[in-house]
Amino acid sequence: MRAEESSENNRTGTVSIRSVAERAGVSIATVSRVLNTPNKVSKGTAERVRQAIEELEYRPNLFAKGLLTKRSRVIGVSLPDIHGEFYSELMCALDERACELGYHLLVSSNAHRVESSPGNGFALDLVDGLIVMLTERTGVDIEGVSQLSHPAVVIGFDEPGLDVETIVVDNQTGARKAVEHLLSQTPAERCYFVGAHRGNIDSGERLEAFCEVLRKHGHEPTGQQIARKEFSFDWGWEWAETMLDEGLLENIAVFAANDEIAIGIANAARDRGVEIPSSLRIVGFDDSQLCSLLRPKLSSVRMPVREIGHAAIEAIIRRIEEPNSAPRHARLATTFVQRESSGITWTL
Amino acid sequence: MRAEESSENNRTGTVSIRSVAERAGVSIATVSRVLNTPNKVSKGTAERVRQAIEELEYRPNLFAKGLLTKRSRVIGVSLPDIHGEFYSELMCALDERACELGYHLLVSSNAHRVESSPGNGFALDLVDGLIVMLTERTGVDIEGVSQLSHPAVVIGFDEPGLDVETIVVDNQTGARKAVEHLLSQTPAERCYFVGAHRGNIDSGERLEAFCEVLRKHGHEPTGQQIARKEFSFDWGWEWAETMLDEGLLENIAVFAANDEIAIGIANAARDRGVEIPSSLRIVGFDDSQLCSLLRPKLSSVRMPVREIGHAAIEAIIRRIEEPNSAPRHARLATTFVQRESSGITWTL
DNA sequence: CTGAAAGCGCTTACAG
DNA sequence: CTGAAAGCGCTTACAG
Repeated sequence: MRAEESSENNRTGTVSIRSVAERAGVSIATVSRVLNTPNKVSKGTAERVRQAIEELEYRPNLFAKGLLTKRSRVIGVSLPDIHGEFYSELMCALDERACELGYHLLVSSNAHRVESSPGNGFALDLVDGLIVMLTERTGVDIEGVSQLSHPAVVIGFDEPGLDVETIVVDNQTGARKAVEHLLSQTPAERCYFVGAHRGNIDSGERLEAFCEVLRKHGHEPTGQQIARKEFSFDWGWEWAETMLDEGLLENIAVFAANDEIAIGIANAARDRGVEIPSSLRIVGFDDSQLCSLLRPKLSSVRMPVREIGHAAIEAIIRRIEEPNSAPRHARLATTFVQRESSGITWTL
Repeated sequence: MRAEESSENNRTGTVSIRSVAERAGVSIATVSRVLNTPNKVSKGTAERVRQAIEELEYRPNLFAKGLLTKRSRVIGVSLPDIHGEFYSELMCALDERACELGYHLLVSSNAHRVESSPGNGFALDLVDGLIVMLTERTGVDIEGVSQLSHPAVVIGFDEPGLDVETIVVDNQTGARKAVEHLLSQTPAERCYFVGAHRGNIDSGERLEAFCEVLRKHGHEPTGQQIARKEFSFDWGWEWAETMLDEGLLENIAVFAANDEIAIGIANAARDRGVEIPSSLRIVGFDDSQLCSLLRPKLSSVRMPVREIGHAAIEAIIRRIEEPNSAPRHARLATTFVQRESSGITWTL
């Protein structure tokens, strides 16, 4: 225990706040203040401390800090999937805004399912709040989220008395515009909806809009006009093949519940010589980058993906900082984007 | 201070290990053991503790735990970008394996650039290790990574004496196969390379392979045969438009440095009546899902994206658990996948 | 197998 | 403006 023995390396071998304090000749409280409330420290002292921090390359231990402040500046993001155009863009938007506001993202494709993986729920307690995207109306998930001990924001699901902040998209207005557009040139009985499975919220709302517009035009949609399976290229292809085999993929219009389904249908049609849009008119959903890559370019309904991502980050940070404020409920618009795949007049 | 006063809620209002200990009538050390080293606790005690944990819905505070163990089971992932087919698939693969092994992912599109955002570096100290993907040969980044205090794995860059675990792809073998294929039916002087900017590592290696094969066939590639800008649909389109304006986009073969560039070129060609593959033969790179969506289907070079992601997770966990083991250097193969866009014989 | 005690590295009233 | 001290919620030798 010699007096000049420096403790720059304590017994764990890391540079701690104590090392900095010793080198700067102050108490650890002062070092902490320089970092957290610099205006409470005199300029001279602060300068010496900063220099010591720099020389020692000191970085505060975030576990110790989090233990006291209960904050990590990390936001948990739970998505049903990470794949595909939509989620990829959503992740970008989330990351962008989070980064701007000094937060980091902890991502998981199914973190809210407690039973799924061994380490699950493990890191969840490290986050300041949770953004959860829901696509199924199982009802189970949403309850789990609202009973979470953390601040939370739900994307994709809303319900009247829900005590959770929510962000949803108005599928119906965009979808109605798209179907009206198809009906303007194709008789209602020749219009088809190809969507995801029954439980999917978005697909369901898009289907509702489809049926509603057909009814408004005096036609009750038949079961044959509605096909549901999944949001995939393969499903679009499969559906189109079946229709082709039955000789039905001509002089019709299709409203697909997303762009991938639409492209599957379009490719099957082209491979079998059905012309788009003269014989098959088609509209997708999401307005992903794929739309402009397809030939002819795909008409679609624009999802405000970036807006959703930005709004979600802003919402969760608000809830983290004001946990007792009343949860808000945002609804973002969708808009029909007409391109070539539905454009040309269909003639009887 | 009444004896029966329960401290299920301590002054912070949370259920702590102390609450559990009191309810189960044991010490906090025993509660900790039940959670971490259950075999050191008698069955009966353990059962009582578990019941108390369940009744109180106790969840250990991960900040306190991390302060002691220095582990969070969180892996940091730093990518140059999150967008696009490649990164989307990579993220999936990373998340999948991490989840299987009980880890979570902290994602950031530029976390290793210290100067970029305010909260940067903030959460980095919460992770057990870092996976960094590099695409530029600036040399700056790689040094930063190797001097990191955390275990790290680098994707996309390797160098002889590097003291960091690395995972790279063998661009050259797949690229050579692709170019050989083009040369088998198109004269070397009519072959073109369209890639990303000079600094990009992958684009550079693919270009090298292109030049090498042309030379092997007795032709020194001219500056005109090589165009470089960025990995984008728009750049492909722009290049093709210029070639079209000069009347050069006929009877040629193009090796594009990724699928998006290839599709941009293909679309421009089609819109201006150039037939693929009879007049323009084209090969992309990455073998993304887009290849099969395009008509004609796009030939490409397969990147082992899932393998990269899985290998990266396994590597970083190995480094976390055995920090002193020698860093390994993996190199994964690429393979040429022939499809329609390069298939038909070109005739003079 | 169990408990008392020390301590991880910080923040924050509380005095001065 | 500054420091001594208490304490955040855990884990882990150390005794017993």
